[in-house]
Amino acid sequence: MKIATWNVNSLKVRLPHLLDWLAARQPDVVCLQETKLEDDKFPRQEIEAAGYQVVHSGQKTYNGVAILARQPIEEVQAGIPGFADEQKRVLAASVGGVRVVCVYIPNGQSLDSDKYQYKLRWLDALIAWIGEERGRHPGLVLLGDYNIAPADADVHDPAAWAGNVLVSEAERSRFRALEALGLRDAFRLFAQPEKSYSWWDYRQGGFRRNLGLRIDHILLSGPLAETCVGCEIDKGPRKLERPSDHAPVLAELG
DNA sequence: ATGGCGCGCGCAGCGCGA
Repeated sequence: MKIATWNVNSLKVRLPHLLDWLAARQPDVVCLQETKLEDDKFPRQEIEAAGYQVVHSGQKTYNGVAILARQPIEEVQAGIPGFADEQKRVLAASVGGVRVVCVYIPNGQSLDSDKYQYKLRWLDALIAWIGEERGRHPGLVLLGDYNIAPADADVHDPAAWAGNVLVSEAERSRFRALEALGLRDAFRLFAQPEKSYSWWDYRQGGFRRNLGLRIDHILLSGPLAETCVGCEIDKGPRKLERPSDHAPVLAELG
């Protein structure tokens, strides 16, 4: 099973890129973030014509998550149970015996923002829920836009980013709390190129100069990590005209 | 020091992302 995550930054704009990418890479499961669409605006026909079933939890302008799969999508859950949240950031479903949890973790804006406190509360609720979900589903994958660079190796200029959101100790300790549940960062199961990132700012030629962050992740439960044979960031779509600022991340499970 | 790009909304220019 090939499973992927991609923050598309508006599915309306990025649909041609997505369809080309599905045809080229043939993933079995794809999690999308920032679709920025109401459910009734989701391009269901185009995705189904590409050979995928789809579930979506979206809203206008902001957020929005989707799961695409070539196999049946079952036991769909939107949002974190018991955590009231107007923002459409979570979608979970079972595909081929694997529990897939698609997340768009809040950005946080800045350390002194209310949005940062929301991000930390949100992460605490996610950690508690995944702790339970992992017990129910031995084969679990938690993937999406985490808006956390777990280590300085995931940051192009750690000194410049110090004191910023995405790299703060409070965020990183919560990432480690997810790992402490037994989840493994699929990308770090393998040797990787230096300076591997999944997001680059649109401004200042960020991609051309590789001024990026690795903030999109695929975390695998123990049994799935044991079957994982590869994980990569696909920079191809980031090179196209009008790209998303994020690149897709792919993991291959055996 | 600030904003620099791209998106949605909506028709000007602002809020937001990371």
